Amino acid sequence: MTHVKTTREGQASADGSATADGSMRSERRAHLVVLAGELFAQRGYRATTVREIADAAGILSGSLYHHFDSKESIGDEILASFINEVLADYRGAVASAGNPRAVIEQIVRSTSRTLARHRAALAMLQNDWSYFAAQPRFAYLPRALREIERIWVSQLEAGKESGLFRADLDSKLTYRLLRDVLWIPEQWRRTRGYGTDQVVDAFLRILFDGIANRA
Amino acid sequence: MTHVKTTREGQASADGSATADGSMRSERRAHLVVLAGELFAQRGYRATTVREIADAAGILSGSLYHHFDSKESIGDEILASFINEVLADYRGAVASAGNPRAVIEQIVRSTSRTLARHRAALAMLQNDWSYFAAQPRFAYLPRALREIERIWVSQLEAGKESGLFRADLDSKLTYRLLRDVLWIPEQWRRTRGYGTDQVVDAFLRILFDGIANRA
Amino acid sequence: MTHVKTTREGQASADGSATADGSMRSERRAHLVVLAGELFAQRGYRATTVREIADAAGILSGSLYHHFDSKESIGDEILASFINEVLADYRGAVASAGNPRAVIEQIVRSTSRTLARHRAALAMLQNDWSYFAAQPRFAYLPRALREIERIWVSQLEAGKESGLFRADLDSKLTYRLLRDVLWIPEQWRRTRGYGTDQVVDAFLRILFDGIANRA
Amino acid sequence: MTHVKTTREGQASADGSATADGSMRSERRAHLVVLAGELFAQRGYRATTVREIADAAGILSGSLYHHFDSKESIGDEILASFINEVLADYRGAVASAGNPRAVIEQIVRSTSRTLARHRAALAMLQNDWSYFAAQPRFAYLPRALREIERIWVSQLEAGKESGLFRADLDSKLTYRLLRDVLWIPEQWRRTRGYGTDQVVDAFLRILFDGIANRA
DNA sequence: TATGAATGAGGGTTCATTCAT
DNA sequence: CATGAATGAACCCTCATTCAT
Repeated sequence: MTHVKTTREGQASADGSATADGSMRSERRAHLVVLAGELFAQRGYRATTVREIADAAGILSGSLYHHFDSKESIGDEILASFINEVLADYRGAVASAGNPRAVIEQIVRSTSRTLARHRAALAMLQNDWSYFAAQPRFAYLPRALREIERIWVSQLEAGKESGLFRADLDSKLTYRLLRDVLWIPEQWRRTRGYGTDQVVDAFLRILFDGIANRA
Repeated sequence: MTHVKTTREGQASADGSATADGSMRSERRAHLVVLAGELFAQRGYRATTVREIADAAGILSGSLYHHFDSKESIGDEILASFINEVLADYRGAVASAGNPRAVIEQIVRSTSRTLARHRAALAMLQNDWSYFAAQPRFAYLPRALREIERIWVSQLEAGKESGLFRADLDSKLTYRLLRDVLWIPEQWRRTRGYGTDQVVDAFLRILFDGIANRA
Repeated sequence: MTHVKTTREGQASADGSATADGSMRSERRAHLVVLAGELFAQRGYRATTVREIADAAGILSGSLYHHFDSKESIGDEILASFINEVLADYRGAVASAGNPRAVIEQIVRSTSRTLARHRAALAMLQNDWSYFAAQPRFAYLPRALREIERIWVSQLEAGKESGLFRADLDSKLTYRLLRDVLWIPEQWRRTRGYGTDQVVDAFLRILFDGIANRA
Repeated sequence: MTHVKTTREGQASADGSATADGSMRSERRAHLVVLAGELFAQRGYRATTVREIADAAGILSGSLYHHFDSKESIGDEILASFINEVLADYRGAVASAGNPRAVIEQIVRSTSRTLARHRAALAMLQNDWSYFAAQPRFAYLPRALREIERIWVSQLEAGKESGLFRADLDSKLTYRLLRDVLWIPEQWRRTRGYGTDQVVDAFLRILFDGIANRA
């Protein structure tokens, strides 16, 4: 057993910098993570078997366990590093001052670059969100999503107060509508507290008129 | 084998009216479909076992096979009736004349009601799209998606030509951006042919200014 | 899945009467438990594979899971019913009044009969005690052992106070020395050529009077 | 392969003096045996993985194979040296003349000291006796046990003939009842709060005189 | 219609061991 | 002497499905 394994239990690796310090991690291992990520993205995390990953690497399935504690560990490694970068994007945008419109623009621009670098993670979350969200080990994912929502809502609110955005904007709903476009589309059904008509009207309003205030 | 089973092979049941002739189908069977749908929506289609469905119905898993050929049949029944209604919504909106803006508005309004009646199907598609999309039996799903895209794009194009929508709108991209909000979020990566910057710019433009032409 | 499975989680089945009410349990299942018990006794619990159990039953290993949640469940069923009977023996002996010598004699006689009926459980505990003792699911085993120790020690103490037993006896230490003879040690069944009663009598004789000839 | 490996095949090392010629054996190797023994004692031989041993030594599991042929070799080394000392104790006691009572007393006293020096071996035999007993490589263990039984039985018989022990004693049965107390049973070390001498004295007292008060 | 028992393929994982470097 | 990577067999378990009763 190599000493580079991710921890099997304990606080999710998302709390630390999962790969930032990973300079020493073997290239073999890194290669395996990339391979696995590609398969996860193509077929989904659950639908991908460790045997398929091993096959892609040209080894036997058991040999994967020389590098990783479990299939979950591989997923965790991919997801945690992704979510940490995204969170950094958001925090960076907020910290860099600027008015809400500038902050939102920076968020969108920086995360879009991060997303491009983490295609596998994004695909995994889209395909198997409900699975990850339910698992204790991946509790940091819903947690991160909540922080992201907080940031969006506070920026939208600030924009409304400063007159940059339309005063009739429903910040929370607007975020919900937008998130999925950028992101992991949580179910409509979870958009509790809004009637269907409300959702539709808000969508059409944004779709046709946008959120910017018309001077 | 009972005579009410769905066909296991052959053209997907989506091509006919899945439930239109279902007057003879036992209520028991219909109840089982609803039960299964709820579980599929909660846990995802693949993650739900036939045992869980049987448990929820208070019978043994083997007994389900008196009503259905397979787990796939149940999924098919749920998905096909949903997609057929949605397709009907789209076709109806197009047929009802009106300008592109009116058509789009009607599409959004009518499908939103259909979606509300088919929560389970929607959740299934969100969670397990990649699975269904890859299976021959569910080939009608990507097919339906393609028709829906054609309708959106043609309406957006018509709107541009008539001056209702902004002339600089990228119809295909606009559809892709919108679809996920309404719908099944296909992966960004599949939006090939667009550079990241293009996507981001388009998103921001729509987000801030909307798609409506400023008079 | 049949509804007779033992619970996978929760308080150990030892707390209830594991088999006392088991009149409804299928004979097939009961037969499988016996088969498994024999293998566990011969080779040890850990050393016995579910495949071996299934082979012995003439079915495939997966089929065992129609009857049991897990290998642990089978072990639990065997062990819990055993330990409950032993505990009942001890409590019965204590409740039946009598002086400490009579109580100890009754304990030895009644448990020796119980042990004879639960050869498999005894062998399992002998071979894999350290394993069971460490597992949460089998926490009731150390718990039972502690109760048994309390009973022995209190009877030995009472015997000393009443002058029945030697005043210089260290009760706790004496129990420790005896326990293994009655109990965790090698199988009685291997002491071929002796009837149970003979063994019990010999044991009681040595316990009370020692091996030295009284001059 | 280093030249210090134990032989993998052939007559068990128990037949020779396992460590008598070990002067040249590296201290590293000896240290590894001790480490392994501790783990074997704690978790059982089978339950301990070579990885755990290597981890405890601060090396990788593969590196262990520079010192030992196999996991079995380590076990053999520990067990053989133990059993040889015990056998020496028994033979010494018999050779030192004395009446049967003296011989038995000496056996108990000397083996109890040997046992104290070989905690790991004792624990291993307790936990995994059935495993070792079944393996050809460890055939010397049952063989040793048979010699030990012969000695006990002959001493008990001699004691009966000479009038030292009760004439109604069943020697073979008595040995079986006693063996586990001295031997395969739970660890003496768990009998905390008692010194070895105390335990030995108590045992001899009960063995010879029983627990009943002599009126 | 339902039960109860079984199938069979495949799932993730473990572990003693090997070997080139 | 040690590493790091891999083997290969076995392990416990899951699950859609079948079928005699």
